[in-house]
Amino acid sequence: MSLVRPPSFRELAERMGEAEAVRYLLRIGYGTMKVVAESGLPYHRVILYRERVKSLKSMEFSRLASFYERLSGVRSRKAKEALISRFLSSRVLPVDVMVNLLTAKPFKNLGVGPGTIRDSLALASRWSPERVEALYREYGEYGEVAYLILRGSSSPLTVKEVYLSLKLLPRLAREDRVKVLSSLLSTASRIEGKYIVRLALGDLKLGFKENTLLIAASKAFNVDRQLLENASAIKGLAEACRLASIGEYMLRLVELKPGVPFKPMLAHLYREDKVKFPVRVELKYDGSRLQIHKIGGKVKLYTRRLVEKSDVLPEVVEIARGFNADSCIVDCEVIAVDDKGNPLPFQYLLERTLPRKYESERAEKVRVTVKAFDIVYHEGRSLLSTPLQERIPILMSVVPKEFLAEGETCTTPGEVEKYFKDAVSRGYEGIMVKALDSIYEPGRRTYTWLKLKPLRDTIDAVVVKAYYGTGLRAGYYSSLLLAVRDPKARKLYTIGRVSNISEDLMDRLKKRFDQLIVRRDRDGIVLKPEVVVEVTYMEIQRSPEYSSGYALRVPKIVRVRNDKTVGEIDTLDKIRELYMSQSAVKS
DNA sequence: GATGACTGCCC
DNA sequence: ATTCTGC
DNA sequence: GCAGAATGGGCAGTCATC
Repeated sequence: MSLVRPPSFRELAERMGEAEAVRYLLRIGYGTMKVVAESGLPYHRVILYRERVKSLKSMEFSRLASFYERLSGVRSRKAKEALISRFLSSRVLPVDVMVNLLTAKPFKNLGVGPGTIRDSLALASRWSPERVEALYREYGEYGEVAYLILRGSSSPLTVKEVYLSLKLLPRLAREDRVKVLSSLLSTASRIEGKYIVRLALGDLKLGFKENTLLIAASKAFNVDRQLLENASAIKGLAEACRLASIGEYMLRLVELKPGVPFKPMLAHLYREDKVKFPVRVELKYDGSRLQIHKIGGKVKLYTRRLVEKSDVLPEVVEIARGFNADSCIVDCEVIAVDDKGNPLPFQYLLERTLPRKYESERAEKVRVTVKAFDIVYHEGRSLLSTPLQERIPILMSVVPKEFLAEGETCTTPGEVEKYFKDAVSRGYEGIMVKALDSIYEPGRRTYTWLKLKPLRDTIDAVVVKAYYGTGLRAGYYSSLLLAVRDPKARKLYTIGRVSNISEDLMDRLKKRFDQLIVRRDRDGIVLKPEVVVEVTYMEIQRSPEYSSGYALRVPKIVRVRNDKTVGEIDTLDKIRELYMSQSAVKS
């Protein structure tokens, strides 16, 4: 046996290429970290090679990053459209990849959030996580933080390298996610780092979203916008754009098909001047949107965000099996009910619709049923362009009555008003008002569907804390913690936070807050309880999060009560009463 | 084994 | 989910 | 009026840590 100096990584890489050299070392028993040390390659690249990625050659990531910079630099949407359109026409990358790189959509479920980014930036910059987080609070956005604290390297990253590294993250343990991200960030220039962070968080902050991209693509490929929009709702934007780049005829071939989820149509808030009679009015149920697809004996269920729920809601699958059609797509609301079939509060429903797997115990505790209100596909035929008045009879012939949303036709404002009052008095969330001649437009929010909700009671509460905002509102207050009083205990109890406060109002409030600061902590200022606001809400929920034991669902400020003092705000007892009166109506 | 941070997804 | 804001 | 940005409550599930 002779002692031979083992070949260096350089020698190996020259002989068999970087990827093979890495895999060779792994094969002969080197650990990942040892390969990193031996090869001098960044961690993420070793991981990619380990995962059998052959080549990382593609466009330089720095070019993409400067394109992002140009996009975020121009203000007007028209200008953004033009830039995007030119980018798409250039075909420097496959069209669907370009679209994905502009929406960041494929990077939305990486298991990466602010916490992971904070730790990755800390590791890459050798700052402490606390200091990184402090910068985040100051600047409001982690992309900017990356730009500030990364030292910047000039070793060339490719688009493919970044893309694949990010897509790899969900399969790694959290610790390794941080290592891969930090490796990318250490290899990147500061500008690149900014966009790697934003891609990983699934939000590029370029000042445009899917709709602008869609318009740009329709120009770039010279296709009809409606056609592209339709195809996008069914196939997703990236695929629709790829088809558009082949030719408009490809878009015409895209049709609704049971088993393939599409983005549901949405409603605007009710506005009197938007009502076009005759209308169909329906009860609005407080549940979750659910799309039921039936293809022979097979049933598929999808949520509003197209998450498949077929395995989690077997009762609904059973209900769909009973539909009087071989193939259909039915749009409905899934709601939680007690054992007598009476609606339960929304909170209970979450225990059934959020889990990813079925558990019979939960199913027994919270039962569900559906209320169907539309049908968009029936026995091999798409009903998208069939008017609502013709869809309703088909729906009624397919779905048994107990699973149909209650509704009727109205021809005058008076009838709508009456229907609404009745629905509210029966404890429903409100009503839907839909133009009878409206077609079903997937993925769009249109004024042909309107939702009308009652004004709820209001509560006078006191502001006990103001929280710092993020993004554009970094360094300013953005939401307020509210409390009610208990006269017996002479104490205040928190009931939730409100946001959506206009700059104007916040400016005025800030002047008063500045006089009332008790102390500052990391996420805001604690206040002497003096400022009284009147808030409304959609519902009062039980909550372990707030000291009152209750929380407001969808709270909003009605007005500031300068005429009231803390001693005059509403009491915990009143909250309890309001809560009880809600549940009484429901059961 | 309990607890808490973090993420994703319902509204 | 809602609300505010710039275009 | 549209599109975008920023914000609310709450539950499940995963993973790290105590």
